[in-house]
Amino acid sequence: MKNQKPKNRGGRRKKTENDDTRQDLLIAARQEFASRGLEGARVGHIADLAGVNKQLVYHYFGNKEGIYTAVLEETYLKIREEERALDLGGLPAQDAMRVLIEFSFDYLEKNRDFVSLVTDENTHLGRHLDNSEQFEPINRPIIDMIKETLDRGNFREGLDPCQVYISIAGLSFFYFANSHTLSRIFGRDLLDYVSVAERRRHVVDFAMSALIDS
Amino acid sequence: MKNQKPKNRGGRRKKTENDDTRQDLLIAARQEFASRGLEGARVGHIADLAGVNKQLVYHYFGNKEGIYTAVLEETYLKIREEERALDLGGLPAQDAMRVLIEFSFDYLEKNRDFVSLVTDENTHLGRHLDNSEQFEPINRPIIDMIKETLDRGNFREGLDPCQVYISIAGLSFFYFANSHTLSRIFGRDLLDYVSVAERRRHVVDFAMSALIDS
Amino acid sequence: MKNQKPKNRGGRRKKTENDDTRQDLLIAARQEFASRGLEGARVGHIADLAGVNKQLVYHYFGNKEGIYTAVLEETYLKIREEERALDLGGLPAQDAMRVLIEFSFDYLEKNRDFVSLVTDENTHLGRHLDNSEQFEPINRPIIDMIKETLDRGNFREGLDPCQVYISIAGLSFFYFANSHTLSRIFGRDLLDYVSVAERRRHVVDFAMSALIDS
Amino acid sequence: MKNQKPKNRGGRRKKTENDDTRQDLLIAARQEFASRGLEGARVGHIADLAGVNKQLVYHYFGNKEGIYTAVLEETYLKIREEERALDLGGLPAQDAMRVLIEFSFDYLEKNRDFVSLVTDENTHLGRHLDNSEQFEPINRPIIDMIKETLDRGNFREGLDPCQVYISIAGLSFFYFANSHTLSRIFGRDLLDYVSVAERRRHVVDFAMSALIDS
DNA sequence: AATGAATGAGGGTTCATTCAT
DNA sequence: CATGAATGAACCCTCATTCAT
Repeated sequence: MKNQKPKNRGGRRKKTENDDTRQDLLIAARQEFASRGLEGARVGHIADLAGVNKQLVYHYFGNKEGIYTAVLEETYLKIREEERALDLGGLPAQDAMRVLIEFSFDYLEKNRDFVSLVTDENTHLGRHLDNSEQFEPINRPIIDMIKETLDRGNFREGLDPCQVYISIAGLSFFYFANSHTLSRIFGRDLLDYVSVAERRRHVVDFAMSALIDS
Repeated sequence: MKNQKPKNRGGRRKKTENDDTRQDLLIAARQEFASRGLEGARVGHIADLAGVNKQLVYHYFGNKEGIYTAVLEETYLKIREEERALDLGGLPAQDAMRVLIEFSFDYLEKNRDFVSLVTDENTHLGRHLDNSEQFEPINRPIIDMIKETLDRGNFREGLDPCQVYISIAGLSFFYFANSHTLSRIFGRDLLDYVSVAERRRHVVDFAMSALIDS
Repeated sequence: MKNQKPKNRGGRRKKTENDDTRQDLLIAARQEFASRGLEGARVGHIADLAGVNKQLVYHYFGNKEGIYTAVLEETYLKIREEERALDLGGLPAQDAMRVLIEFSFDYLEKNRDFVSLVTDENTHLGRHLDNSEQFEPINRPIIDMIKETLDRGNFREGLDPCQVYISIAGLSFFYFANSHTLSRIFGRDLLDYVSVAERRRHVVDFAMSALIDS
Repeated sequence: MKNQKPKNRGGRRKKTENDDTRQDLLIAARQEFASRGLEGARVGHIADLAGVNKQLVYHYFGNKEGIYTAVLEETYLKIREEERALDLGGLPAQDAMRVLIEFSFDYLEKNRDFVSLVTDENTHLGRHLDNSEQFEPINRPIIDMIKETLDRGNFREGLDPCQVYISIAGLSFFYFANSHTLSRIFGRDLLDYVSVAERRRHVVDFAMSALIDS
């Protein structure tokens, strides 16, 4: 039940041990918060998962909400980085749009944590993000990317980049976020390989059809 | 200290009084679970909100998960009823589709509780719905309605009714479920009157464009 | 370590059990707070001493400070009652004064708890008494008693009853409150029988000499 | 997050720097212990107040009780020094007595810390003083001073210097130690300028009247 | 001499739940 | 039907203290 594995994995230099511990906690916390939510999560579990003493959570993050917020910030940072790496500018507009839609789907599929964490934060009214200053600028690029792509391609008139962003995200996000109730409704597991592939195809077609001027 | 209003409103006959209490608890529970989630909700709060003794929750529903499940079932029952009342069969296919999309949006806007409860149940892996036998049949009609409408109208080829249902729902659901983080991303309140109206317009256009064969 | 004696001592009627528990907790709390102070005291100890479950402290008193305040109020109530029973009016003025001085000394000697509790509350800046409305009126009578006695007797000119009260109380209170450091200073135990008797004699003489007009 | 100012003020030689740190800790500790008591005090606060690392408390004083004891010893040392400087021998006996009484009052008024610390140590049964060998001799002189003064003046018969010491101290000490509860009893702030002056006058009169043979 | 990291013990409090009436 | 009392299990967090540089 208790943890305390002896630390100092891989014989790194001492100086890094601290960062290691912090990082380990962050990783463990993401997992715990993603699967249990803010109240469901247990500080003790996080420590156990990270293989360190429980009190280190308080040492490094102050309290439960502190580490929760840290996880959240890191989460958004990560997706932003990946989006930036997409380099849509180098593609024809419609291809770029398709890549973006596919990315939105694939990222969520591979990072279920992201879905859970964002969902949970919303049940808390975005309270923790509100306290994070670095948040807003993080998300600018993606909007700009959509806007540029829309501008230079043959898309339907009057499309608002923000709405487009929400729609693209929503088509995929909703599927993963609500996969359990949806699976119940349809009487089959929407997370199996075939279903996911099928959904991906539909999302791309659906969104592209909605966007492209015909 | 707590409240406990004396009940017995209007001197109804005994039998109804019980139902009243049960119903009051259910209403209180919906509110509590919707705003706090299963973990965050407090049995004591529910009783207080309903103006009755905490023990009655156990009397009527066995335990916390019991009343949670009851709220969930009731929730799906309610939306199903409203959907049935839509009578899409009497409308031209494309109009019917538009009405359905609008309904999906409007219902969620007016019933934020629904969004919260469904989201929360998904974070619990749909566990409580799994224990409810009456659930699956409840949701059949809506799929059938979509299928019929798609069949008799001039829509894009090869559209799967299930996927269409998910996409229509997702476009609206995601918006409301994630309004807080989205508001943060865009730096403005997505729940104000103007933003909601704007989103509604976009959703209808977006979905119709995606579905209609052109 | 744990407690849980089966309650229902002496086969009293059920209705009283509640008051019993509350009272038991209060008695236990007085002892614990008197010997350890507010922070030193342990809620668990109080429950153990009272032979009941720890959570009942929260049931009846809300939290640790709640039961602390309750103990304090009860403490002042008790000394006031005893003072009222003194009936100084029926004695010649100087006798009355002597009785009062003796009472001040004797009460503290027999109720060391009182000394400890009052001392502790002062280290907390009287914070808990401030939240108690019933406190001030409680203490009026004793001042009036002193004033009346001074007025009708042959005492020194210009004596302020408040100051006299403080002086009388201080001569005894300081002795008991600081008995440990004083014992160290004088190299002998000031709480043994002989020392206490000696102090009592001195206090009476000292105060009477200070008050009586000669 | 914490403070830790870099120390090394004015580039003093190493040896003194240490003493500085020790002294800073002692000052900080007096403040902390005086206002919060042994239990209430936090080792971390002391370090923060002193602007040094928490570990240094352990370095210099071993543990919390160690620094507590050190503060206590220093406290008694200080008052002894001031008392010695009084030079009562050079005054007529009654003047000397008056000066002593005034000093007792004034010292406590200016050194509330003293009152708090002594009070707190008494709630701990004088345990820490017991471990200090240098304590008893420290307090001899003051008793001798009283004895000499009583012997050579026209005071009441049979006065025990120890009792007189306690009474003089008590008249002032009780006032400051219990100022909060007393203020509540009388419904006014006993620590304001006027009240303190009034008390001082009363104490001197009261004690002198009690002591002088008439 | 001085520091940040790490630990173990435990404390107050909350809460779902059961008991007894 | 309805209630207040009582319980046990945890949980978050704090703190004195030690470790390892």
